[in-house]
Amino acid sequence: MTEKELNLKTAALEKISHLDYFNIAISVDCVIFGYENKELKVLLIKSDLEEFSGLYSLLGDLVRPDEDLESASYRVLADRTGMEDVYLEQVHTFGSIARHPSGRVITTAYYSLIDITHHKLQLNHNDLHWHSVNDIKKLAFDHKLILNTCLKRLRDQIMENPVAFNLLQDKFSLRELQEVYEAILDIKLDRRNFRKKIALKDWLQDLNEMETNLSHRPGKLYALKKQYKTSRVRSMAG
Amino acid sequence: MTEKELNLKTAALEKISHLDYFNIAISVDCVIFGYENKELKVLLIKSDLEEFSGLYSLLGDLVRPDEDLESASYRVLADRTGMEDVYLEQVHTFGSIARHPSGRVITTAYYSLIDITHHKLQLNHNDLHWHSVNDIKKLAFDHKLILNTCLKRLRDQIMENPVAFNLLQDKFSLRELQEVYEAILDIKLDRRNFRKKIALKDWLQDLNEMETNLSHRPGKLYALKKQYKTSRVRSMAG
DNA sequence: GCAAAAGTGTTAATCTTACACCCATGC
DNA sequence: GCATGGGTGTAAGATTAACACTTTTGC
Repeated sequence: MTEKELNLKTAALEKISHLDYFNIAISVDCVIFGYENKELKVLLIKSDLEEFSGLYSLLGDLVRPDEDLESASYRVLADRTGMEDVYLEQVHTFGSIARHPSGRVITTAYYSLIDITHHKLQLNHNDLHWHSVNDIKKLAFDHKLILNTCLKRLRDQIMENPVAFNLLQDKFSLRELQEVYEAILDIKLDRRNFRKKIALKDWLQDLNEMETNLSHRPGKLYALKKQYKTSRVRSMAG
Repeated sequence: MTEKELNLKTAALEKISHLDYFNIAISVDCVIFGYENKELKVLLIKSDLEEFSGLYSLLGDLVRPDEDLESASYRVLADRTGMEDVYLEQVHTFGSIARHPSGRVITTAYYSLIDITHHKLQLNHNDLHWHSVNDIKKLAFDHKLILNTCLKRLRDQIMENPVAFNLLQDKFSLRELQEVYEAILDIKLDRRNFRKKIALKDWLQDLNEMETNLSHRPGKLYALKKQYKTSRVRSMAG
């Protein structure tokens, strides 16, 4: 932009000078994490592009002109999982020129945590599947980079903010919670230290209920305190 | 996107179905921090839109179809400050529908730290000025929100990563460094504890030089170790 | 000698880590 | 009674926070 172009002008006039630039599309890509069999999973779909035939990709879609970024992400999530009230957080925007073979598409990555037992997704159709994060070698586009970036963010978050709970059902034992943390961080944790740390955070409500149907001593059940439950209205304007 | 649209198709075909969506523009906005007179400053320009007449805004520009997001940010920085090798980090992307009066513009915010004494910007022209961060009440667009978001990120970063040094000249005393930290965090720090903490990080090189031209006892001068100096090649593919 | 900031160490409090035993349940 | 995990405390080490005196320089 030259100095000349910086002079005062109306929004309408500016719009005209912008027209050249309206040939970049923007998408959102959602790294949807789930948890099952003591493993952190991510929801992937077979790429629908010939260029990436055989590869999986994250769930994403172009942002519509009349929706903001978060709405687009929630839409992708709702379309794919049938879930509405989910944890969603923006992580990073990826804008390399050649990242999409169809043209210039800049994508904003979000990560989401859902209770894998609650969604109503039609996994059998449309090649939608849960994949163990640790087993993922290659993805379409730059989606492996996006996944790694989101995984790092998730790991950075879980000790500070009560977000990992979104991967579990409403009622859970401390063992189950610890196993979620271990799956996310991909390390073993000390049971006593873990329980102390969680107790200090004061995130949990003791339900005065016990696990059932176990072949060992049942543990107490807890729930995340109401004030920490994810609600769809989140921090920053998109 | 319906299920039908999810069938395998070539990139070329997909491009056609995308055309509807190429009416969103993307911009970058740079929160350029500087430091002077023990205050954290940010570089602002008088808004060139009638809608925001009298208000200041961040420095930004639309992203060109042939440049990635980081290149666009570096371009904005170079155009405005004449500086090339600066610290720049992506923070967040803001995509509310009505955030820009000229149309749908999604913006990715970067923050940058520069040595205010080194840039060669023509402050007198084009209403470009340094403003004390603490004095900023209202900005054009959603730029106050963007500024706050970047300031928070900066505050979260400085104890973990050697970035605050970018605000200072190459040689500095520990007092100057502490004053930078105090300006960023907007709190007073304990001198002994601050020096201990910085010493532990092992970021600094003792230059065996002293301050000069002071009306009190001069302090030793230090420089950031070479391996921590900002180079333009940065982490993630933008 | 006075003003201004440099330089420096100890103690208490907090947090983190490592580690082991008895208990309740299902089989 | 045995296998499995539940539940719990303590001690050592590391980190953080609070705090004061002597030294060097310019004037």
